[in-house]
Amino acid sequence: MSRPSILHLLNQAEPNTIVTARGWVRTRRGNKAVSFIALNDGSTIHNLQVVVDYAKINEEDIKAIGTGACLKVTGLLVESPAAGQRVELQATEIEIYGLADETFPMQKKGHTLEFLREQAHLRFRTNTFGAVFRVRHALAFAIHKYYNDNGYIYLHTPIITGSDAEGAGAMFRVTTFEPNAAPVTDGVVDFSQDFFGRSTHLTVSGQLEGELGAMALGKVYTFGPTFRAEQSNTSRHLAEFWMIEPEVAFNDLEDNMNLAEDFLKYLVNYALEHCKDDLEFLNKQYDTTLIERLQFVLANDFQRLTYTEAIEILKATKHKFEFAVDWSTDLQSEHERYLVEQHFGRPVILTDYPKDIKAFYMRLNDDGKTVRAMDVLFPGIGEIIGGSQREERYDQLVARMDAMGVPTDELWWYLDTRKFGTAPHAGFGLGFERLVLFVTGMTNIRDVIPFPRFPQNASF
RNA sequence: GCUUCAGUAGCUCAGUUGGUUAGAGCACCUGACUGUUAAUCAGGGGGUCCUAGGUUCAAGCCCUAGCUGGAGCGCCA
Repeated sequence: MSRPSILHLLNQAEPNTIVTARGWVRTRRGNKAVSFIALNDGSTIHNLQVVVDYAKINEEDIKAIGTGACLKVTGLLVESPAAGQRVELQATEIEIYGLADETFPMQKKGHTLEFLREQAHLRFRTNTFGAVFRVRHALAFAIHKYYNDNGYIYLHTPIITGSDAEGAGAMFRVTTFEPNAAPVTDGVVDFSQDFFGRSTHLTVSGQLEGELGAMALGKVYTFGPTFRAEQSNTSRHLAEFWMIEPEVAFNDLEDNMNLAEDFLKYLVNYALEHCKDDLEFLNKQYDTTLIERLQFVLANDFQRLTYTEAIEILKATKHKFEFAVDWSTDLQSEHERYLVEQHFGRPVILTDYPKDIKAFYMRLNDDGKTVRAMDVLFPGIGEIIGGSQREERYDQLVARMDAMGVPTDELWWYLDTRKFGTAPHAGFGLGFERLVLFVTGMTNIRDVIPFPRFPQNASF
């Protein structure tokens, strides 16, 4: 049975027809003769105005309806005589699915995002979170559409991983042992008796497995949950987040940058085209420069430069930094922000970092000092993408692993791709929530994922 | 983990130099209004001033510790 959404009723349905709408009450107001109910079903940021004439419906029957109640309303859809909406629904029958009393936490006015975070189970019912999660959905869909339309294969890499040396941060252990009853051999927990017969963890990246796929399927991407057990307590980090990782055979760093820029612009454009109402709401409510900023990103090339060139710019500026600028150390947030927000005033792609501050799998440049790494830096977000051309040469890769203490025996399967038909290839990781942050203009990453996981918190 | 700011009604906040019975708006209840747009207007009920300890004749306000939350930093996506 087809059930018209409020989005459909507001924008497309023919006036002067009998329709039924279902949704949750945002407000009810009125006088002795008539009540106006703003009804929302999540299909759009806009509400359907239901008009209740007490000549047709007994006032006593709807007296208990307040913000938060869920209703089924049948009536005549008419052109609205008042400003504010194209059509409205003149109710002839109201069925109450569920009332909400005055303890319902989502009120008509003034909630802080911090309060709503503590009410994550109900915050979907606010305009803000409705908008944010519709945009999040649209972006997730657009990611699959982009790669599908460009001939990529969606590869499902494992969430539980046997390797604990992926080089991307602290990991959560996966075990079926009870904390105080793990079998111990020679004073050490014996994971050979555990579920998988070995030590296992939640993945911190699908990249290494993605490379295996790319070395046969050509163009692949992953899009899935990722876990980091870092004590990161910031508005840009989560312990559980979603990451998109394309990996492409025969791509070099230049191709990788082109892909990253084209991909990000496609996603921003998709949101502007498909989430207009929600973005306009966020633009009005939180950040009046949001839409302008999104359009600016579409209209301008990302600034590309090497790490070494960036260091020179930072050393030459009169701008005072808290931390010293020094070749061979990673840039501080304040340095990245200066480059993106002040010096260039646009997204920046930094490349060719010193090898010692980057991961083992990045391809060594001919200078022997830098690697083919790239970071895409966005205003207000910082690093939104991290990627590289991968080291495809077996001997160089093993040498880097040895130098950095990465166990070659454990990653034998990874090294096999370099032994058998190796090829140049490149890829990157895009933090999905950081993308959603940028597109929605939200400022805390905990507000763009339905149920955020972060240190000391796994509520809901 | 480090630095810093905050915690007062269900929610958003005010509360002066430490001084009588802690205030407002929204929400809720009652009433007014025949078309409202987070409606408006009048009235009413509603408080563990985060917790514990301390200073003082007197603490929402000052001090100490803890708890919770925000922002910034590091790690990164």
